[in-house]
Amino acid sequence: MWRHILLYGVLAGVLVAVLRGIEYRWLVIDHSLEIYGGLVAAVFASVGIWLGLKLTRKRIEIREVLVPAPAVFVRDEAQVSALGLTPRELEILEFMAAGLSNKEIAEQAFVSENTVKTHASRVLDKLGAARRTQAIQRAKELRLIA
Amino acid sequence: MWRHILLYGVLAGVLVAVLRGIEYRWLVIDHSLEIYGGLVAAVFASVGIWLGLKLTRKRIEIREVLVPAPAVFVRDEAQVSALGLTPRELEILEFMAAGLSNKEIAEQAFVSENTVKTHASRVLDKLGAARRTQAIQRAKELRLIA
DNA sequence: TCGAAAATCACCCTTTCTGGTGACGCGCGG
DNA sequence: CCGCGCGTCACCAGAAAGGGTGATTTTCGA
Repeated sequence: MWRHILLYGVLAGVLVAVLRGIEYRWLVIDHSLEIYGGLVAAVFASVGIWLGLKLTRKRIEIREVLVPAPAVFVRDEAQVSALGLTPRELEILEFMAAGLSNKEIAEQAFVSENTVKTHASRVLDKLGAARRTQAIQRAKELRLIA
Repeated sequence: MWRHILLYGVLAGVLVAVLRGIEYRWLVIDHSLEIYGGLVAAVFASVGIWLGLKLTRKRIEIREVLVPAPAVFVRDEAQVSALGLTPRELEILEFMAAGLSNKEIAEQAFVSENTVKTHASRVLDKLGAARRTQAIQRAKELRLIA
């Protein structure tokens, strides 16, 4: 805003100078008053229009419309670190949410079923869940999994 | 647009008339040229600004932003009838998805745990799931539950 | 390179879940 | 009135899941 005011001031000064020049020419060369007034009017009208445009250029109205978007899933890393969940545990959590049994997860993750159990137990513990269904529900609430 | 041009023309005419009046006054009362020019400048600058604002007033940019809307859940009744799921079974399915154990569901639904087991078994059977986690995953895919 | 965190695996015991079978009552339409 | 779908309940055996403890290896940053 101040930049605009300053700019306007400078412009006013310049135009006064121009005015003087025009006045001088008017005095020397015998031009009519109408031409002088017309010139001034034209110049200031242009400046005014330009200023008006300048002032309103940034006033675009951003209307945010709620559209059912696919909503790309973004994991809440803050929650992940807050709960102290390791990458492997998150992986096992996703497998659990996919409806796989410990044995199936073991096959998919290339580890033993006992290892999966260990990870699963830690996940349940960290999520404060007593059952894997509850863990899944919580994980989705906390945006840990899709 | 044509209205603006017309308006501008009319205004120009009016202002020329005003100009004439000012000129007359200038001739009668001995005012300086600077005041005359300043007045004209001020008037036309104002008009210009007003015009600029007028021209850009309608130029609001409507930017539709895709925002993840809450997306109200609507159960796929077609799927429900296709799978032959009864209201009670859907109810138990929702409890399962909430992470409750059979015992807890029994308390919530005011029935015995055995009854919950029966319902749960039928739900698993109808959804072609081997585990309740899988049933929940399928149910969400098929839009049976939120 | 040293140590902590992470990942891996095993064993035992309890709880929960699943599958199968059978049974009873209730309401509704043929 | 009888059958059928639905909801209810029970029992049992086996599978899966969960809790606890302990241990080894890997990884990675100070």
